[in-house]
This record gives sequence, C-alpha cells and structure tokens, in this order.
Amino acid sequence: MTAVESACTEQPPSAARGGPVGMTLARVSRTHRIAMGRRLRELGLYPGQELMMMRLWDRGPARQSELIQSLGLDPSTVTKMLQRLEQCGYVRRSPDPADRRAVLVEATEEGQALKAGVENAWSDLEASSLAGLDPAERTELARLLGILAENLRAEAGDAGDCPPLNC
Amino acid sequence: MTAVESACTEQPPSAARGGPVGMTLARVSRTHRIAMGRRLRELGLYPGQELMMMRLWDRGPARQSELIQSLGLDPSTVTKMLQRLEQCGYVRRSPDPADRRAVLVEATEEGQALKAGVENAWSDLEASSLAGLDPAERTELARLLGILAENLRAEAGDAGDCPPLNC
DNA sequence: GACATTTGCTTGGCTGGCCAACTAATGCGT
DNA sequence: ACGCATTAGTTGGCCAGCCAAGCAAATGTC
Repeated sequence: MTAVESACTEQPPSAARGGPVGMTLARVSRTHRIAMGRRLRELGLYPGQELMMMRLWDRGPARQSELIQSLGLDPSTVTKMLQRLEQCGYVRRSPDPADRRAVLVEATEEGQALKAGVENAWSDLEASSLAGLDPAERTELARLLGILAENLRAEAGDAGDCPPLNC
Repeated sequence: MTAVESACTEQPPSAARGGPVGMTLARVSRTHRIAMGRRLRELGLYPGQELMMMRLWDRGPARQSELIQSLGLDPSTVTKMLQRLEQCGYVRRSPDPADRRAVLVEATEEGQALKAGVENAWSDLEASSLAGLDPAERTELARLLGILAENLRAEAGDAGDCPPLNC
C-alpha cells in the first residue's frame, strides 16, 4: 500500500461523540478526493482543476469573476490555478475587450481533449463509491447531503471577524 | 460576505450526470471544512490540526508512526504539522528511548487547554450542519456515509503506479 | 469634470496535503 | 559478526486553498 494507507482505519476519536457524522464526512471526502486525484493524475490534472475545466466545458468562455463565483473559490486560488492550467496548455486567457480589467478564460483544444477522461473518472468513482447502495438509498443520500449543503451555506454567510492566528 | 462566497451557489455541472452525489459530497465537505476552520482559527488552530490534537487527547503520548497510521496521513504531512504545533507550544516531541529513530509526541498543558474548545466547535458544527434532520435521518446519513467510507477504503488499496505529471 | 467607491485580478505568505528522495536506526538472515 | 532489508522521520518540491494587501480599471457621486 502506498503512503496514504486508506485513511483512518481505526475508530473515530471520542471527540466525535454526540454525532460522528462530521467526522465520517471529513474522512469520506478526503478519501474521495484522493481517489479522484489518482484518476486525475493519469490525465495530467490535479484534484480541483477538474472542477475548473468542467465549468469551462459547460459554459464555454467565461470571465474569471464568474469562475470564482460559480466554484466558490478565493480569487487568488483561481488566478494561480489558471496560470498553471494555462502553462499546461489546457486553458487560454485573453483580456476582455469590453472591460480591460477582466480576463476571459476558455478551454483550449488540448483542454477539451480531457473532457471524456474526466467525465469518465467522475462516473467511475461515483459507481465505485456508491457500490452496494440501491437507487432509493442513493437519492436519499443525495437529499440528505443537499440539506447539509444548505445548512452550511447559510452558515457561511455570517462572516464574523476573527483575530489573526498568533502562530 | 467574505471571500468564500458560500461555495457553489449554482447548479452542478452537467459532468455530474448519472449521479451528482460525488459533486455534492465534495461541495459539502469543503464548506464543512471551511466552517470548521472558522471556528478553529478562533482557537489558534488550522483545519486538520484539530484531528491531530484529538488523537493525542484520546490516546495520550504516541509515536509519530502511530499518528500517521491512525490519521491516515502522509508521514511528511505529519512531520510538518507537528513541527508547527510544537512551535505553537501545543505539542511536545521527545526521542523514544526504546527506539532512537522514533519520536514520542504528547500534548502539552497548553495543548490540553484547547480540548474543550475543539470539542465544542465540533459539536456546534455538527448541530448546525444537521439542523432539520430528525434522529432517524441522521443515523441513516451516518450509515450511508459509512458505506461510502468502506467502499473508498477498499479502493485505496490498489495503489497502481502512475507516471508523474508532465506539467 | 473631479473624486471616491466598487469591481477584477494579482502577488506574497501561510497551511494542509501529496510524492520522491534521503538519512539513520533497527532487525533479520546467513 | 557482517550485510542487507525494513522501518522511522526528515527535507524539498509541488499543488489546492485561504487571507491580507495592493494595483488598475470601471462606476457612481457631487
């Protein structure tokens, strides 16, 4: 087995008492991301980049602020990710003639070529991770996760200023 | 609203067709991590570090290899994280007299002091994210996520060599 | 028209997390 | 007893992702 020895083989720590759902969620999402990462690296992408490419495939050329909005990422994250994707040749960035501050982003031919692989990776991982669940359970899981998403989304609103970390 | 504008307000990309569960999972886990991060930063921790501390609180002094095993992290990740936690004074590292290669790690007094805050943060976030779910739904969600965890854990086994990224 | 504000993006710095390569110490086999 | 394989940690490099600070262009206000 490689470095990441199938994350967390042991019991959840007692600190999760009163509802280990958050713990399980964190664990599942991490292994999920890792599994996705393994598939992606064969395609030449890092985890996270595929979401960016999907947006571009779906919506075509977009300005950077739209990508930031729809992916819910920090502007600086998007800037750097796009710089790398551009350097890889998967993406082309051009100044927006209508607004000289803005940058238009689109997938290149080479970027388009990744589409099938990425979609395949997603559906493959989907099948693998949902194995053993019947359709009813899958929709139920999706529904419950949707509620979590909504709850967390609501909470994300109240920013609340925090003093910077002292360390 | 701050930078992270409540991740992913829009429809999931079409690439998620055939089961957007993975997409929703990724989204939920990210907002969950962010929400946890906001609570943690008030305590002086970064997301991820609290899991390490929980292990130490639960099991007491442990050697680094145990932490790596139980958290399912890469050795280098643990090394660096512990270096930072040590610098913050939350953790003490001492050579294992029984094995001069090994390092024994334990929470300091100052580290112990974080316990209540972290556990409170977890239960608080748990309550917040599971709002609106009755007990039956919560256990069902936990059960389904457990299955995902198991499926993904199984898949983590077959390492499969991958050529390094060309970019 | 001049100025202030908001928007769009970039840079620098920091962490978590991975991989690859390396050192040091332990153990095992002959 | 010697030598090789395994194990424990470390370092360096790279990416995602965050925050804070900054710059330039567009927009609003007087």
